[in-house]
Amino acid sequence: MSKQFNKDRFEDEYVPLHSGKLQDVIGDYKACIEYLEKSGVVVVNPQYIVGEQCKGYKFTDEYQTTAAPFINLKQQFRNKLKRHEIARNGYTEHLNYITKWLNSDLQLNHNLVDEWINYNHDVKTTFPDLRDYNHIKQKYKCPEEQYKFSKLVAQRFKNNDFTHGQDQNVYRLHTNLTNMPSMMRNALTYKGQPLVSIDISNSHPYSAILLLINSFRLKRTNKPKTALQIDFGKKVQETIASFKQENKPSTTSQQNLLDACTNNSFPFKEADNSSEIDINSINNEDRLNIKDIKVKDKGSYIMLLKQSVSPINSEIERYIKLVTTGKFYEYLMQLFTTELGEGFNDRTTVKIEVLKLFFTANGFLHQPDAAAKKVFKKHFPTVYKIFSAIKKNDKADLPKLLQSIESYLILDVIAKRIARELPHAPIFTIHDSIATTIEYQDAVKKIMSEELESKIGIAPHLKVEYWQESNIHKNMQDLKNKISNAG
DNA sequence: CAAGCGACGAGCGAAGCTAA
DNA sequence: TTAGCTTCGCTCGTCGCTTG
Repeated sequence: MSKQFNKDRFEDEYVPLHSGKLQDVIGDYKACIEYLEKSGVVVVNPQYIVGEQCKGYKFTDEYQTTAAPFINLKQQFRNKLKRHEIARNGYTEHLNYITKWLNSDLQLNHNLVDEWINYNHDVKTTFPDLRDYNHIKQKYKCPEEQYKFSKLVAQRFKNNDFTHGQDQNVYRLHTNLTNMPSMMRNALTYKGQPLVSIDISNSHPYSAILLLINSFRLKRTNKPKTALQIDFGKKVQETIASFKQENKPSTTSQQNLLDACTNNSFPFKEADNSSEIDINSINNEDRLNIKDIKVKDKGSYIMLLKQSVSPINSEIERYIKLVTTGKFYEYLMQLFTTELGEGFNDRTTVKIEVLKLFFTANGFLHQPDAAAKKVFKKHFPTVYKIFSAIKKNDKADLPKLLQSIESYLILDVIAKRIARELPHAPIFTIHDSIATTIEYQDAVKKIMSEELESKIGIAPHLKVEYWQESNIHKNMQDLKNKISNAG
């Protein structure tokens, strides 16, 4: 039964269709299926298990041909299909300059992808030790499920079934590319051209720089013409307000709050290595104002930190340097290894620890699992203090803030400028990265670097990744080597 | 006037996956 | 840890209709 999706049987396999979903689209679907079956168009596999498996369908040999488009649809049915499409795609009209590139020119090498999917499935079912691991659930991933998921993603490309929606919480744009297994992206081409993606190295720690120097520089400039209400500035303000209220619970009017938010930034208080930094320091009047930072001058940023406040800034300066040179993980790996031992001498472990650092509640600090977080706190006390202040009321505030910043910069600032200046450059955003064709690689990279420097204050480290089929072959070869090594 | 029924949509929880 | 996505099976309430 685990071989339900075995590749040998795939050719003549029944396609499972959930009756409830069919019913959503066609009311009396049962009559339709019966008709199709009687006319010899489809064959139904009537076997289904309540609560587990739905009925399967396939075309008869005679009708197993290429699809022809429908033309004579009733208007009502057409409207209904349209409603379904809108429900799937959400409000993305205002992001048309990105979503328009999701079209039939974006092609997937299906032969190669199928080979990769099948090979992975076979290897990982035969050799359980080679399965992928889910660190959060602390268990191995199920090859059967991964197979199904990958097949689905590929099938949607085959059908040119492109969907896109912007989530209303952190404003990320979800497309066929964002939830595609990253290895499969190597088989993508646009009009036959290979693609290249430009990623912001450690993007969460990078966008957090904004919070370390000033939370309020970002403002939405485009008017909310569409039904989508994006108020990025408000998001930031609400979060800041949530921990400001503690100090001034009495009469903080909305306007005062707004003024405070637009004028103030986080303070740089002198670090006290023995005691906690007081939460009141957030409201310290002696603070650095973003207006004082001359972002035009590339060299001035670090300088300014040194000038304006005390030795403590060396800590924030160190953080910023590490993040913007792409050395953050390497540094932490070394730090954790020195303080905690060899268990942290591994990049993925460090990555997970960084995720914990950013996203866990403040209470998560004294148990053994939080050892690395504690080390970070010791070496970056001010950075830690600011993060924990934001997480004080709700630990989700920091990730929300950072992801909102990310989305805003990528979608509204960078992609928009690319669309304006390079109207023929195909672009595909994947949360913290932008993919384009080789032709536009340098120009896109330049725009990303410039815009990020202008908005955050310092340019990030940008990582260039070529999507090429050889990566998939290499991945399969690596698996082969692992098998032969294991014996 | 209720009761019943099919259609249908919303919403839930569970599983899987992705990104960070 | 966070934020999403899909799929499936399920419950529940509403609507419009028919039936008793």
